Amino acid sequence: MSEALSILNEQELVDVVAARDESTKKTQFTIGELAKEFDCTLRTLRFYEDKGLINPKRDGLNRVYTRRDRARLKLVLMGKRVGFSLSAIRDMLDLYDLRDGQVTQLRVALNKFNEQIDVLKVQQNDIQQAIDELSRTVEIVSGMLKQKEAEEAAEQ
Amino acid sequence: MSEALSILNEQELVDVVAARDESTKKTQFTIGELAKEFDCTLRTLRFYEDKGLINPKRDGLNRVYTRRDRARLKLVLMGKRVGFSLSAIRDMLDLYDLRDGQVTQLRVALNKFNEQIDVLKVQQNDIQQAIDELSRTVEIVSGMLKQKEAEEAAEQ
DNA sequence: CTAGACGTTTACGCGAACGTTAGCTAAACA
DNA sequence: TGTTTAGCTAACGTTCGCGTAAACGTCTAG
Repeated sequence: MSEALSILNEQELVDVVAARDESTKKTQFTIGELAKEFDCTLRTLRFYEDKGLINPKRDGLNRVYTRRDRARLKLVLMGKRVGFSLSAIRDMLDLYDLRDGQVTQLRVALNKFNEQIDVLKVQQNDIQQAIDELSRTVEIVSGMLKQKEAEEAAEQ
Repeated sequence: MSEALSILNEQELVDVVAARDESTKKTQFTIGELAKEFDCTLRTLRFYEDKGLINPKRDGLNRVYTRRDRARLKLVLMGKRVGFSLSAIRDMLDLYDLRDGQVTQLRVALNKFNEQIDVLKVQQNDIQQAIDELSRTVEIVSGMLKQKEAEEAAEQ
């Protein structure tokens, strides 16, 4: 019945953010490959694994990353760029893995995104106030400086 | 000779930023009074002392803060607001204490202020990019959501 | 045979800015 | 007499996102 639809439904959040990346046909990645591709260190990738953000399989001891791991990593990095903490990102990924109702997941994600936008706007405000306060101070100090320089010149 | 002038010169950076505060005629303050006035904890004031930002005298064991300490505290808090680290603030205060040529000090301070303004502007940019990226994602996810909701409605 | 590339684990360090007990005075009020 | 109130020192704990060894395994090229 809705088989075709459910296949279409397989467009997931990962694909959205990761922009359905077809830049490579590879299905397996080593830790070094991913580190190079996404410009992070091996330590970082291991750390993310330790924090439960990614779950590469093993070939013996060596980590083997699937396309899915790669997509998740992309999400993690995008999350970092927009100011989410790693634990917040993990929460979202975990939720995402529940796969109950996709719709619910999307709603939750949407809420978090909008909340984060608000957080960022508050930060922008704070920074703007800091800039304003600093600018005022610069004005005053500049004035003092000119006066002092004039005084010094007069003394000579 | 320039006695009168040097007295006028006693307008210091502390006074500039602290806006030559005459809100009280008191000359002595306890740690609790300052904590209440500036809305910080005792621990914070002791911590700042430990870091060399303030140097209250002692009456026995108890700390006694002068108007100068109070002004410095005000500088510290303003420095924090505008994004300076405590160590950067301490450097400026130390420099200020050197009292060699006031003019040099003012120039240095002015430079640091302007540099910090630049830093803040960069941060604003970063945040704006994060907001943009998030907003784009919100758009996409919203679209997905609408489509999914439509599909769900159609299945019923 | 050996050097180099690539990988592994365990685990301490850091930097910023305090929070948080814990245990002790000393004055002041009832 | 007891109990708030205000203060003290000393020192460990916290959060974040990794950096940085240390010490070791494994495979390939020359």
